[in-house]
Amino acid sequence: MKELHKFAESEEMYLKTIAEISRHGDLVPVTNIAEQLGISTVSASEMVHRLQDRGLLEHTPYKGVRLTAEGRKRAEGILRRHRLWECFLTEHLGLPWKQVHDFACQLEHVSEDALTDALDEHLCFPSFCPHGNPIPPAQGVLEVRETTPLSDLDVGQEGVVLCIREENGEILDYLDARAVRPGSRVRIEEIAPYDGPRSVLVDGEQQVLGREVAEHILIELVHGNETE
Amino acid sequence: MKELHKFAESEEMYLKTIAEISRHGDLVPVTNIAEQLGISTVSASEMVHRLQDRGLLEHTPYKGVRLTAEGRKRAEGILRRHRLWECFLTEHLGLPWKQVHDFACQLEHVSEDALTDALDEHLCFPSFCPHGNPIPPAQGVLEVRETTPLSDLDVGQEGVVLCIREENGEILDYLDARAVRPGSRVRIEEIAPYDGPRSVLVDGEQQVLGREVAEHILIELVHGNETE
DNA sequence: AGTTAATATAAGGATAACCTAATTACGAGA
DNA sequence: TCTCGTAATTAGGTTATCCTTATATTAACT
Repeated sequence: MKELHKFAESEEMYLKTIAEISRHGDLVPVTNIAEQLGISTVSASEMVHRLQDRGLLEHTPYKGVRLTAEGRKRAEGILRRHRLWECFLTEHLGLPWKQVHDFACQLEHVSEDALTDALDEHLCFPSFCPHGNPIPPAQGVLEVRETTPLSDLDVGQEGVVLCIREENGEILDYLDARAVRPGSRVRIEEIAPYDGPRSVLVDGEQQVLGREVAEHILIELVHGNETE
Repeated sequence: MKELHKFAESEEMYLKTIAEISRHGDLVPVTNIAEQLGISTVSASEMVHRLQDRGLLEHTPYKGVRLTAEGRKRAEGILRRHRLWECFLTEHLGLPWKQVHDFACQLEHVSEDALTDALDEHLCFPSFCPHGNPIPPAQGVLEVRETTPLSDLDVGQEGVVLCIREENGEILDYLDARAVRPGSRVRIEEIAPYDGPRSVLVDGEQQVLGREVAEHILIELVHGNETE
């Protein structure tokens, strides 16, 4: 009822987007940000300047953007809220994955600390969201995990699904229906010619996954047997 | 991640505010809306025109504003979301009343139907929010209850608390600490001179409540015994 | 009927985010 | 070294929502 104004929801979107693109702290081209947010590069550039003025990121012209410590902290706060809501929406409300992401995208902007922390407790302090992404802690730094896209594996290699890149939405229910979720054991059985669809053993069940889909499945390699 | 734009959060605030002020479908002066939202009457007036153009309300100059059927439907949708979230925040997250309202104020704008309905189910379809306000049904009309402010009762009269007007926030924890909540049985024992503090029997316990506070407690009269 | 207080409108601005089109700066490879 | 595509910036607009400061209405009360 109180404040009618928006703080900086779009500001949050920028920070979150940058954090998501630069998985390992590398420079993020402004173009990518614009693309990801679906806005013009001019607008993105404008906002990048504003964020730089506020000390949330550093822009190296013609190179890209990097979050400052402060910016990263803010971004992780948003990711934390997003992923906690995702847990809630899946586990407690039983909503389908596809919707969960979109709803969480909105909820992430309206959760103050007290609410977020209460939610965290209510969920028994989960470490990962339903897609397998780690949930940043209330304070402290987010651990970075080494991941490999399933599409990079060769025949015979195997691993455990760590997370699903969530950009799409459609893909989540698709994969869920094929038992591909965080924790699933996968093993490449065959790769069709021209880098085509993979035959994959998912927790013992045979599945076929296209290359594009496989790119969105991030796994942790487990004692690969390259000679198969 | 998708839409960076705001739909019409402020539009929703107007509709909700109007619905809350006009408890019984009477005309709401534009001044009151502006006051409640903390904006100038000019701005409120502008927006009233816009909402009228969209068929959400009707404005009778120098009299006030009344929601159309469509407008009321929209407003009740917002109230529904708000109050469902309040239930969740109190019952499941255990947050104090004071915070609950403010958080719900933000959450109410980001709950699409699928989310709201899932939440409703998760809460086992509650009929009232923690403050005692009725939760509008997914479709259909909100029942209107006849209420009397506790401040209007005379010595000897008694009733049951239906709801607490929630404008303030501070007041909620104050009253909760004195066992004044929806469902409590109250009976006026004494009214100090100059329309002063009331001595009230609340579920058998003696409490003293100032007149201003008593105005915020809405009750349903029960076989009043006017002769004490 | 006439004054006054409340209400409405008009005029002119501010701000945050977006846009397109045109121009300028850079840097990597022929 | 020069050229050319990518990146950045400049200039000029749009929209939604708010503002203040007038000025014009109207309702309501003496």
